[in-house]
Amino acid sequence: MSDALPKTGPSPWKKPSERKRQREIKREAVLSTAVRFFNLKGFNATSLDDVAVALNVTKPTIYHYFSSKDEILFECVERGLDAIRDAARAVEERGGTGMERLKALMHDYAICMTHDFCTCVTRTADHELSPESRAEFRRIKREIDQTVRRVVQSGIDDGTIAAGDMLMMTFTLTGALNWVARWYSPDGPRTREEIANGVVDVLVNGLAPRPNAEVAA
Amino acid sequence: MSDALPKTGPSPWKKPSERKRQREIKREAVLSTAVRFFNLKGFNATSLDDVAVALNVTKPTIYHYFSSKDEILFECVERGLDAIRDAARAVEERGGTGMERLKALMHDYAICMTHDFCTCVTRTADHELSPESRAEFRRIKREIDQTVRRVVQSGIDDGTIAAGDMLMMTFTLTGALNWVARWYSPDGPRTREEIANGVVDVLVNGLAPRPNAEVAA
DNA sequence: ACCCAATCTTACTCACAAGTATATAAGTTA
DNA sequence: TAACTTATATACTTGTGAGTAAGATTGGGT
Repeated sequence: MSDALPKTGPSPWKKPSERKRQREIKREAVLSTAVRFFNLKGFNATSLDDVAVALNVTKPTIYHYFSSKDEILFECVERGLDAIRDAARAVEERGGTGMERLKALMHDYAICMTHDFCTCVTRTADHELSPESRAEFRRIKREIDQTVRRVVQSGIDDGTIAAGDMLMMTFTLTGALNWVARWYSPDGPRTREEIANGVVDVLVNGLAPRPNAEVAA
Repeated sequence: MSDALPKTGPSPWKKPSERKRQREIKREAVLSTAVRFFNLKGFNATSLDDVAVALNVTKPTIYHYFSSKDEILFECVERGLDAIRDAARAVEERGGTGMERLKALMHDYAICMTHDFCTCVTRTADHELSPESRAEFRRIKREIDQTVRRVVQSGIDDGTIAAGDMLMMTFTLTGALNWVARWYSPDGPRTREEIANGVVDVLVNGLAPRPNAEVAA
């Protein structure tokens, strides 16, 4: 503010912090390109040459940002799992009945599944990861699973969710949600929002007709 | 019956038909071994040497029974899809309300998903197949999908299934069922039958409590 | 006695993809 | 200006796995 020169335009010389940011941007570009290939062709069938060419660089450049192909895959699934975990955690904070919170959780989970990193999670089997990555992978998945269970339990406790076999409920529910990643297409006739609401509706109300009650909104 | 000699034991010389059968048995052994590797390690990560060693033979022996690795994969998913399609077709034949038939369909579908060839179907993305195989793969999947829709529609028509968005209903339903392949384990605490009934129950009744009606059995 | 077909082996080829060694250009710091 | 760092390229090594060529064995058919 005090004696700064008037700006005449951006300097071609970047600050160190800016250089660091450039590096981060490029790193992210590798991940978002790689994950699209992984989802399209599978991890094993994707070569880093594919990714490099798509980014207009050569393979050694990628190794300048990542130490191995495994590291790239792991960072992809990590981003996907983090998104789901964050959504699940956020729901636990908020108020409302158990059913309200479960609906919010399922909705946000479904939205996540329409994005590349989460799609990658559903397509990645743990044997594809290194032992250390695999442990972390399972840890986060377990954390998500437990959050879902706590929310379902809170709904059973306050009477807004039907009591039943916890394992069958959560696996059926997460199965239907995970599968969204398999059939959602941005070119399809439905928006993410419509899909999320649609899946939640089926899972909440089931396929049987409800004779009278229209059930809590 | 007329002047057959009394049997003294099986002859070491096999009839031509028996030799053909031996070949079929060996062919099936390759498939069932291969599919277990595919499910365990993924198609690309499985080498035919792995499969050969597990069968106590060498790789060229496998090529004596199959012309390529792709052919092996295709026959695996074909067996899986055929099982589901047959289950779906059988349900269309039988009587009962739409809901009764849909429940039977979901039940049998879930049972299928606990077997290796169907597990392979859910783990196989169509880009892994050759163009011709892929066309067949999609054709059978479409046929199954249409059978499911017809059954759901018949239930909506006779009032035993709640009207709703057909696409959301069928995708949510098949998603939950397909995911069974991902978490079922023969070593787990639940039998196939328990799992099939459990998933059907959640999908039919949903997670919301049903104030009064206990719904058609 | 000889041949033929099926089955299976040993020993290979070939292509591809992960990862590396090394060079170079540009900017940064002393 | 010399030395260092960052970002990139070219050209390589290496391992692996699909698929093949050629031969051995076996047993049934003529």
